[in-house]
Amino acid sequence: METVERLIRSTQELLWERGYVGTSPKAIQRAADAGQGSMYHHFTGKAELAKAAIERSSQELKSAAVEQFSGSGTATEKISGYLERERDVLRGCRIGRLTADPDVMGDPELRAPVAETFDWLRRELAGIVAEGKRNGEYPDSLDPEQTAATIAAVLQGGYVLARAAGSVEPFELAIQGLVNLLPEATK
Amino acid sequence: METVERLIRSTQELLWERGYVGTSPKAIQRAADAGQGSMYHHFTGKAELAKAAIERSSQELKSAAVEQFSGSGTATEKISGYLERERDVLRGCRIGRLTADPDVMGDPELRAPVAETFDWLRRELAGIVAEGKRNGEYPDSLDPEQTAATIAAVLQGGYVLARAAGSVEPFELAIQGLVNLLPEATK
DNA sequence: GTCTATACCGCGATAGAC
DNA sequence: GTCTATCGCGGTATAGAC
Repeated sequence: METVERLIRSTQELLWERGYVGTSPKAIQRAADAGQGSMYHHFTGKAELAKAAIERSSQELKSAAVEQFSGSGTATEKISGYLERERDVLRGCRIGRLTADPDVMGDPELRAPVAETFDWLRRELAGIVAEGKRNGEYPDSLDPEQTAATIAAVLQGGYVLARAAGSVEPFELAIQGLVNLLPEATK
Repeated sequence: METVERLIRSTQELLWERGYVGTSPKAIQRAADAGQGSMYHHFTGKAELAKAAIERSSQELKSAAVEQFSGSGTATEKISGYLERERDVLRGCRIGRLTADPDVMGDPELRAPVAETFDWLRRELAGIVAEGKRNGEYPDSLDPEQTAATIAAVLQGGYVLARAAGSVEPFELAIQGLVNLLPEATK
C-alpha cells in the first residue's frame, strides 16, 4: 500500500481510539511505518492529515449506511436492520467520538465533515420515516425529523453506555428498546 | 473557597471541556489559582485529582436526577421532565464525555465512577418504567431495562448530535421524538 | 501549606542532506 | 520521496527552601 494511504488509515485508527488531542504525529508515523520526513512531505501537518482521515471515515460511514438503507423492505425493517447490523460497539463511532474533542470542534476544517455526516444521516433516516408514513406503515402523527434524530441519538448514546459499562449489553438494550417503541413493531 | 475545593472544581470544568488527555496539571493550577507545590501537596498527581473530580461530577449528576425523579406524577411525566429539564446541551455530559478518553477507561480507578453512574441511572429509569407498568400507564409488553437504556442513550446521543451540529436543535428533536414514541404519550 | 528550581520527556514542526 | 538533526515548548513530576 502507498505511504499516503497508510498514513490516512493509521490516522483514522488513532483518531478513533485516542481522539485528536491524544494522537501525535510520531504515533501516526509509527503506525503507518513512515518516517517523519515522509509524513511532512505528503501533508502540511497533523491537522491536514486528520482532515483527510475524518473525511475518509465519513465516506465509509455513509457507504455502510447506504447499503442498509437501499435494500427493499418496510421502513421498520430498514431502520432495525441499520440499528442491528454488526458493529464494533465497544470502539464506538469514529465520527461521533470527535464531537468530544475541542480541537476538532474548534477548527472549521475538521468540524465540517463531522457536522455534515450527521446532517446527512438524519436526512436519510427522516426520508425513510416519511416513506413509512406514505405507505401507511406509520401514523400521520409521527414526525420524521424528530424520529430520525431519536434513532441517530440512540445509536450514539448506545455506544457511550456500552463503553461506560465495558459491555455491549446496554447498547443492545437501548437498540431493542427503541425498535420496540417504533409504531407497529409488534404487529 | 479552600484550595482543595478550587482544585477539584477547576478539574471538573477542564475534564468536561477538554477531557483527561487534554487537561494538564498546569492548566488546572491556573484555573484554580493554585501553585504547583500546592497542587502536589494535596494530590499525588493528575490521576488522583481527576478521580476526585469525576466522583464529584457523578454525585452532582445523580442529585440532579433524583430531584427530577422523586416528585409526583406519572412515569411519562417524570421521564419527560428529566429529559426536558434545562441542560447545557452544547457542553454535553460531564460523565459521558469521559467514555471517549482511553486514559480514563484504561484506569480502573477513573473508570469505576463512570460505569457506576450510568448503571445507577439506568436502574433508576427502569424503576420508573416498571412503576408505570404497575400503574397501568404502560403496557405489559414494555421492557423496563430496554426502555431505560433507550432513554439514557437518547440523552447521551442527543448531546453528540447537538455538538456536531453546533446547535441544540438535534438534541431537542431527539428528545421530543422519544417522548412522542412513549406509550400513551398522545392520550 | 505554598513557593521556586530543576529534570526529563514527548509534542509538533522545520531544515537540509541524500 | 525519505532520512536525520535540531528546535522551542509544554507536560508531568520531584526536591528542597520558606
